[in-house]
Amino acid sequence: MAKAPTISTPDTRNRILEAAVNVFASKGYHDTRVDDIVRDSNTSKGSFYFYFPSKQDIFLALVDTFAELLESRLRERISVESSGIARVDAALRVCVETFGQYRSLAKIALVQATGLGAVFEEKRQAVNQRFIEIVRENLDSAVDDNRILPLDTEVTACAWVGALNEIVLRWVYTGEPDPQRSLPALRRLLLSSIGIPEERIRQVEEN
Amino acid sequence: MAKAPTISTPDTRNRILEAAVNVFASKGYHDTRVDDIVRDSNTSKGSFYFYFPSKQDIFLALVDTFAELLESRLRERISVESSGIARVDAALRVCVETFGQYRSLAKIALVQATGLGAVFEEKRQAVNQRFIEIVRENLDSAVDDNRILPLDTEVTACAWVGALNEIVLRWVYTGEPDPQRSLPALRRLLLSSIGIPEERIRQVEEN
DNA sequence: CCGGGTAGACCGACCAGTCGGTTTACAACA
DNA sequence: TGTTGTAAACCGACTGGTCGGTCTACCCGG
Repeated sequence: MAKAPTISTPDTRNRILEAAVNVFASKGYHDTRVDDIVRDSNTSKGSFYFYFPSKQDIFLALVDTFAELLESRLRERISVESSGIARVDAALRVCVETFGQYRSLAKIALVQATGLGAVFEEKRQAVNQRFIEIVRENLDSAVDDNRILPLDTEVTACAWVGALNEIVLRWVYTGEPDPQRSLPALRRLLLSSIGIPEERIRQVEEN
Repeated sequence: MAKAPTISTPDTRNRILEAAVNVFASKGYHDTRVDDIVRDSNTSKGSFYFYFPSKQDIFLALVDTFAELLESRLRERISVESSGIARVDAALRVCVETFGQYRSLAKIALVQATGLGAVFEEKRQAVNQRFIEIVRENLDSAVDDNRILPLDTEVTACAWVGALNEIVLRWVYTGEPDPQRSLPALRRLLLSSIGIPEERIRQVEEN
């Protein structure tokens, strides 16, 4: 978690959060006992329930934290780029950077938040949708400005997010291949997929 | 489940399997009680444990069943196509067809099998890897034969599977957009992404 | 001495899996 | 055809361990 935005809370709260991230990431939601988090954080069940209403609540909060962080970083960095191609590049870099920085949180948000039943599914679906939306907005505006040929932006956005997801997922599990390493290939793939011509891609590749 | 391939097994066993598919698909693994399956199948706990060693076991068996079915159909249909482009098209069609035919099983394999902790993760990862492998084999051979320009086939295969995954996932949840409908867009996207020129794609689109 | 914070013993709902028993299917024999 | 033996199939009440969450007691700074 590095630096939670909440300030001036007693240290205990942060210790609990940090422990929760680690345990959830390594064992998954259901195999994590509240007592595990308590033990790892050197606190007590009393403290846990003083700061957080429930196990489910702290879990969802972590997912939210990560999604918000990633989304705000994305929007921020995308907005300063003028060309669509540069935006794709910037977005990929933000993702790689953020996932790398918060690998455990990423695992929670991408993996552990799946397949947990109704309440969680809804959240997960919503989060994913937000990112698909970001991609779609940008694709739509590119189409509108005739910067790319018309295409099904909904399907494309979905596919892009899915592709990135899978790459990050494999890395989260196996540690290989490093997203940093796959970034060029992925960038080329995504740009090609919407018909960006070879020579423009080369331009980007030479930064 | 439509028609399970197993013949001559007592009816009870199939009723349990069918109920398990439905309940797991709608409630997820952890929120499914063995008693739910028993009730839906009009059998008894005794019968359940007569046919299946455990709840976990029947779940993993379902995932396996689906993965094997899809894989065999894929290999079969791919092998009869000679051109790489036709293979991509055939593979996508098989996926759409199979996912459509076994929507509940698909949901179990793609969604419910995620985020359930170590045992399940391993399985899920392995299954996914098998499909990435299929894609990669085909991409590799295309590169070897100079049918496409050299590229990072590992990343590409991952991205393709991820993209398809996401599209199917959305459909499984929301029912929209129908994969049948997204198929053309996805086909175009995937082919473009590895540099297949516009006119060749058009050819495929006219069947 | 008040109240925010911490501690950890305890409670009780929940549910996978068990177990002793019943029913059914059918073969073997008279 | 009736009887009996037996094994597979089936049934569902019950149990035992497991946690999420609660509760009471305590500690300590202001």
